[in-house]
Amino acid sequence: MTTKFGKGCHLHLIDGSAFIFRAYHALPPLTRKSDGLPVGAVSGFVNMLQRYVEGNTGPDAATHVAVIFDKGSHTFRNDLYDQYKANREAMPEDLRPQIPLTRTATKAFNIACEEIEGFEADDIIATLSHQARDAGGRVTIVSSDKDLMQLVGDGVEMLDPMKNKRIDRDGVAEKFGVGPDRVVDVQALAGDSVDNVPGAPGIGIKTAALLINEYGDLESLLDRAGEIKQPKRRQTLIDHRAQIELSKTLVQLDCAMDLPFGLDDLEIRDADPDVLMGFLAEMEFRTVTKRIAEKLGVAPPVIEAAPVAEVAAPEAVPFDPEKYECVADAAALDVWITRIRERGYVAIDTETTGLNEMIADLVGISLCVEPGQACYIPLTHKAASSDDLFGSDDIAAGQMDFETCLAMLKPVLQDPAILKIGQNMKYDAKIFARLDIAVAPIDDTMLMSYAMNAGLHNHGMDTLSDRYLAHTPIPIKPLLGTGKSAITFDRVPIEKAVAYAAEDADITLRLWQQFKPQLHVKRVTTVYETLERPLVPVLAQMERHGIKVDRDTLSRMSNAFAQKMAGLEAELHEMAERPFNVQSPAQVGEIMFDQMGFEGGKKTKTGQWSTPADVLEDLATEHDFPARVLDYRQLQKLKSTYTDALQEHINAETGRVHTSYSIAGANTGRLASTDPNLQNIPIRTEEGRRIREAFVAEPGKVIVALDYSQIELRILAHIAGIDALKQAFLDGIDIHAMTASEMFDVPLDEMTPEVRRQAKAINFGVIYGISGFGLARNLRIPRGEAQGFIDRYFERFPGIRKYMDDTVGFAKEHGYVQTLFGRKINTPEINAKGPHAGFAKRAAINAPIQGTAADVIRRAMVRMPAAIDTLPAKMLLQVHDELIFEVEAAAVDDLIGIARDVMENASDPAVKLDVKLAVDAGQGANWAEAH
DNA sequence: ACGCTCACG
DNA sequence: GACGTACGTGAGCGTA
Repeated sequence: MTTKFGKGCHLHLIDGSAFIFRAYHALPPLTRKSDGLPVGAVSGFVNMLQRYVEGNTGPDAATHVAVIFDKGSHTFRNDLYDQYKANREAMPEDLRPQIPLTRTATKAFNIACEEIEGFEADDIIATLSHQARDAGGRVTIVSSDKDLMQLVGDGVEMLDPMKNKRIDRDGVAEKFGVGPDRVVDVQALAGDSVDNVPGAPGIGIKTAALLINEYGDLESLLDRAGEIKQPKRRQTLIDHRAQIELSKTLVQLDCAMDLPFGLDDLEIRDADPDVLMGFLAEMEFRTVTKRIAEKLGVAPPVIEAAPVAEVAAPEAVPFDPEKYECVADAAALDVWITRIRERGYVAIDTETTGLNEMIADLVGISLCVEPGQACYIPLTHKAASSDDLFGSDDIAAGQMDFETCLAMLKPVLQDPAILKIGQNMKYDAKIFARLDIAVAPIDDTMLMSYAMNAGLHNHGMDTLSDRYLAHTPIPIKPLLGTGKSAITFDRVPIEKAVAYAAEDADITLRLWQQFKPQLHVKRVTTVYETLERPLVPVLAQMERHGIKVDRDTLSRMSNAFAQKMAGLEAELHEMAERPFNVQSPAQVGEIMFDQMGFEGGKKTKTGQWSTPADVLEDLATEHDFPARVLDYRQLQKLKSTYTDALQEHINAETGRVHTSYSIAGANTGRLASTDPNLQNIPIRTEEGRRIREAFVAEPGKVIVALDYSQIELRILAHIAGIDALKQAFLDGIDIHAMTASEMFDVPLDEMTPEVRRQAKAINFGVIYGISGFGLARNLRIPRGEAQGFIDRYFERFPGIRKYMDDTVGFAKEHGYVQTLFGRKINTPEINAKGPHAGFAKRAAINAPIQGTAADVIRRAMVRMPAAIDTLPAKMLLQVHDELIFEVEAAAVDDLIGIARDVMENASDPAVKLDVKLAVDAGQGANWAEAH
């Protein structure tokens, strides 16, 4: 039956991984009806195989064929160079389970399916094509991967399955400028950003081909590099010789592997209809099964209209607090752990003594594996006491031992094969981290909702349960009380706690079941998996670390402010000729506009006089009173919000301040910082800026701050495609001065600060969705003049107007806008009538810019811990476009180098920005010096 | 609880 | 033609 492979034979080698990824990205995220298994990529893969089989006729038909796959992520190339393919984004989670199914599919078609641990598919393909060529046969490599082009020639060709185009020697020469035998030389020089092959900096394929053609081959070129005329190019090749040689070994395919099979094993075989139909039926593919059955001339198998799983639809199981179990001993917990291990996932929630996860203690844990079936494990509830209003300090009966419980749960919480599902998992993960338990892997329903529904509503459990489960959760208020008489959760009677706490886990699981498949439908899986979820452990770590704040510095400042304020207050009372509360805008307005008779006062919608800073500033040019009020207000702000309140936030144990970041707070993707907010520490005035002196490094360490320079304007230049802006960033020109020069026809070297200031205001205005009124108010110029500026700006940069119009149009059509990384920000008000409309439009214009910048720094933050792993450095804070680190003095330069690199390249490889990102760095003993 | 004001990017 | 208007946040205070 088998014929010896040789002359007249034609071997087809199919690049299986390329098929899989193309199938995955080409198809919507289908799931198998009966159990929700993701099968979109498998379906696409099967279709491609079938189309291949159907098309395998005529003069180029194969006699032998194999589909070759990659196996394992670590290959001999990683041993040579640990950064090899390090840029690769992680495999999407819904693709992973489909990988083995593509092997099964290949075998079901009765096509040889080959993979070898530690080797890339490319190496196997190289080895097989050499063997086939040496035996005198023809080879067609079905792939469009340029890394395989080195194999072309002597009867070996490639076939791009998308374009159905054959690539021979000429095709390779067209692509690389050299013949197939010199392709690796060109690749070694040009490098490859996709595979992270370094190559020679500044040399691309064009230059590389030029050099190789001139010197013959890479070795001669490197030996004779000194002869190159261009000084920069010459130096690059001399300096990077080792790196270039390494690159060559990385791109050179191994064509002499020992293979545990031979060419003869790859002879084409007909599929066994039973096996193939069986597989297709199991996958529940209806259309393709029917088509293949027709081709094979067999009856298609009956695919049952799926019985909708044992997992009931969310609304099918009513919420019933009676059903929740109280777990009070190891035996009962063991039953739950077994159920969790069977499932592979668990919804979890912790109850604690407070909301501050740096201080709060664990009180109990709830678990849920199936809607309606949840338990609560009380651990440290206090016993009730009849004679004492506040209860006793004795531990209540009917609880399992704290340590025993944690010892049992720890392996589950840390098991990489068990998914832990939570609502706002950062909170629970921090509680567990303090107990030395690293919870992973996780899913977070709050973040899922945020990825899908940002802009529509908030993402708290109450909101989500109401909206998506039509169920109002048991409120916590009646359990804890309010105000002074409020109690902590450990004082809640256990039976009440069970009903409340277990329900939270139940709700979380039901939300997860609903949200998980929706992520695909809404096309935000990647956003969730790369921008939301991975931030949880990163932020948890930063928050737990905190930043050292020097109490004495704050305290001294506070006293100084208090003295000055007392003086100002006396002065103001004298001017008003009566005592009044300077902190009351209503009273200040009364004195100025009623008593003193100042002109130009406006009232707020509540009817009281409005006294914001800009109004007072205008009045201050004529009068002392508003000037003193402004002085007083500034001091009051600094004292109450910063020097006083910050001291309250210094953790007694750590001596540091631990903010909490909300990941799903801001609609645009920005983080928000609370308790305390460390994203609004003063800097704009000298007096306020000194508060940053209180944020200090430990002895021997240094505070380092790195911030993106003009990131939003750079992103605007990219998104709106403004060449003049791009060029200015490329040339490193002062961007506001450039704008001013363009608009007002002033040469750069004659620029005055005043003109530049106006242009700067316009640049920012554009980002915010400019209006003549807003700009006029900001610049304190007549509205007509402001409108003139704007008109002129749009004349000079017509792309900006187009971006604004297009963005609003997109929002009106789709109800959302998007960042470059796919984050969606819903814009439900965009079609509203009336004054709302203006707000919604400007928000829609701003969101993609602000949001893209937020995505960029999120990506940098996700990569940062691994990047600075080897340094004695910690990332402490994020302030929208800035990251703050604490690092041992000796490692400052290393940290700046690495962190800057991560930040500047954060958009790679997902988005290629036309404008480079630039990062400024500062360092010092405290935050004021570092900035 | 809400409005006003003001700190930041 | 009039309406209001820069985008995104959080915190502290006064006032109801």
